[in-house]
Amino acid sequence: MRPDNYKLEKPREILVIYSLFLKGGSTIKIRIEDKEFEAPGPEEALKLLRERGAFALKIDEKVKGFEALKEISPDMTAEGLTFASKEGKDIYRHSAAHIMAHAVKELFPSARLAIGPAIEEGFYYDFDVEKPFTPEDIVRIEEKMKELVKKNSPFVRKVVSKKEAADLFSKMGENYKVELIEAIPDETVSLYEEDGFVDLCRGPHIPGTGRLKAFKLISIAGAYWRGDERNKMLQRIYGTAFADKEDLKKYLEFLEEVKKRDHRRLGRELDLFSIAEDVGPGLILWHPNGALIRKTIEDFWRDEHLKAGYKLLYTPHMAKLELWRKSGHWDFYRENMYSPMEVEEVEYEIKPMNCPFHIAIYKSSLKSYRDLPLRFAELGTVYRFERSGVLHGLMRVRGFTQDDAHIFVREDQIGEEVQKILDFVVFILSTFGFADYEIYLSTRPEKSVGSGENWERATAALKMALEKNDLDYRIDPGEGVFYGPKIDIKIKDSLGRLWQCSTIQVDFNLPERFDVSYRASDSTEKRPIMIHRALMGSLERFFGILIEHYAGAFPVWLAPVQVEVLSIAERHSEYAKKVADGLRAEGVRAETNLENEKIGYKIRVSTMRKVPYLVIIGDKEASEETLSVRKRSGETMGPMPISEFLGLLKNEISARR
RNA sequence: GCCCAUGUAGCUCAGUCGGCAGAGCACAUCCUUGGUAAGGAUGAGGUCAUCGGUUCGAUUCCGAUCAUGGGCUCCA
Repeated sequence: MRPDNYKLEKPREILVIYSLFLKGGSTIKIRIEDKEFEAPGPEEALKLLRERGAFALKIDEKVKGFEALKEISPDMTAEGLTFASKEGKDIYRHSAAHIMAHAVKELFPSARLAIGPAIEEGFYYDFDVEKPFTPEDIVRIEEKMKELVKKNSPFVRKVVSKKEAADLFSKMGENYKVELIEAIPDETVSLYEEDGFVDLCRGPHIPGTGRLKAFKLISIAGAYWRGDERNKMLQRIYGTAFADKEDLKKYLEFLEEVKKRDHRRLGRELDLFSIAEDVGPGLILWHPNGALIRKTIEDFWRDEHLKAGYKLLYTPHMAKLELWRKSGHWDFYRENMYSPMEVEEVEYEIKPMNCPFHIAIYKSSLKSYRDLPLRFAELGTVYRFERSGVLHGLMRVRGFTQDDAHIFVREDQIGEEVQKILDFVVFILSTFGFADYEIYLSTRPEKSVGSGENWERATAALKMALEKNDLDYRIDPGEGVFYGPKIDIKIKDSLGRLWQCSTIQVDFNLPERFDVSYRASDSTEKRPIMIHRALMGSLERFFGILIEHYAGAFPVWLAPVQVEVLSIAERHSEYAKKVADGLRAEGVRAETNLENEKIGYKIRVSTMRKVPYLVIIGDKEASEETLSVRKRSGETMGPMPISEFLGLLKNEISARR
């Protein structure tokens, strides 16, 4: 229990402290959101910081609270942190987490505190409580937080010895805090107190609780202490905080939009796919509409691969377990593989990867250096065991189709080949409207195979390829796969969310394990290097991303129904059918709705199915042999001859719009 | 796998403090032949996720199982 009487030393009048430390006459230089200011004294500096919405400082690349104003000497510039900066956001939200913890302690005195950091979109705090929180509790906690904010109590920092802190927290029964303190390498730790609530914290914090202008508690979830499933499950409350109510509102609207676009919901509404309990979790059933979109994507993918010099393959869904032993997957990957099955006393395994099959095809005949680079590509369906709790619609499944390719190259060809792949990736992804990328180059991890020299050369080749293609990238040190360095590409969808789909991996390992070789120009036998690469990653997942990216409104080239012909009355059925047949004969995916319903109703139904073009057929059109077009956006296009509409459609389809 | 929540018609959801189960949409039939986002009537549709327990009686209470959802890698 928290001792009620424990309080840190009360703040003396803040300004008095500052003026003690600042000699009269010197000015304080402050930068706030790229603007430079000079204040004649600390009072003015503080006033300026407040006015400009700053609530913390950055001095010498270190974030600090306002109390650090006293450390400033005239030759230094302090940066006033506002919500606009990443550091500012983190401080602000971290303070919100503390205020939440305070509220929880008030309402649930026996709750023990774990950690409460700021995260990308908000903050959370983990609590050890006897009973999990209910949604009603969350409302109460939020109300209590509002009270605490209203009090506007100052956050006061105090530095104490580890021992003192440990004693304090063990007296309070805060065993998690004691554990945290023990793990801190420094001699001293800092505590923050506001309105009688003390927490261990590196800080800094906003000056007072009143600075928290807009926040909302979002959800409750279980989370293991220190993220380790062997530890106790704690209760986590997620929340978010913004500089003002307007931004919070926008964020909550964004969450609504995300919900509206949820591919599981749209998948059902548009009849694209389903997951059936009696078939099995994580296994996708593609309905006709979804299958048609997939077919269109696959056709595009195959055509472009052939143009880019790839050879297409098909390989089986299972193979002898021995193959996976040889490839190393059985050793490295077993927990994600299904149990083997016995066939005529030989163990077989359903495939988690396509690579060994491609190697088998490579090895089916002798290869010359003239054959390289040899590009094998396959839409290969693989099965991987995913723990039940992590399955999620199309995004995380147990059976999926990789747009996989394995390219066998000579070492000196890596750079050029990777450049080509990068070009290809950008081409394919931009076709789906993904124009922004984040690219990561992952280098050698601790546990890895291959010589240091190989790694260096391959990493340098990847780097060179990125630079030659003029792509910005970041280095992810030590995040490569054990068998080679890789490039990962994340795409940004129409809501600005990042998804990793493409990956390009250099592999020194498999060619070695399978003794893959080619005959070099000097007639010696050499080992090629393999490049694994996927553009869309998993077709299932990519499809899920596309659904959310387009909000279900697929562009014409992908839309399962491109045109729906709607008749006004039954006497127009004949002509409507003729129009639809004519469009279909030209390869357009056209359907009719000749139902005995009013046109307004038919338009509504088709609009909700997100059909890109509606063709309206009535007396006028039937007599003049024309058609009226209504776009998905609601825009109408006056009567035009079929040929004109067809031309317009075909243009759009061939431009993949 | 773990924590919590949820599971009622094809979909979205109401409901029963334990006594034969409801709405809207979708579907079928009929009326209406209607010009740019919902015309009207009638009807069909459910082992209330599954299995077990308590009870005279369970969709409802209890337990287990399965599935779905939010999280479990953001480190004071």
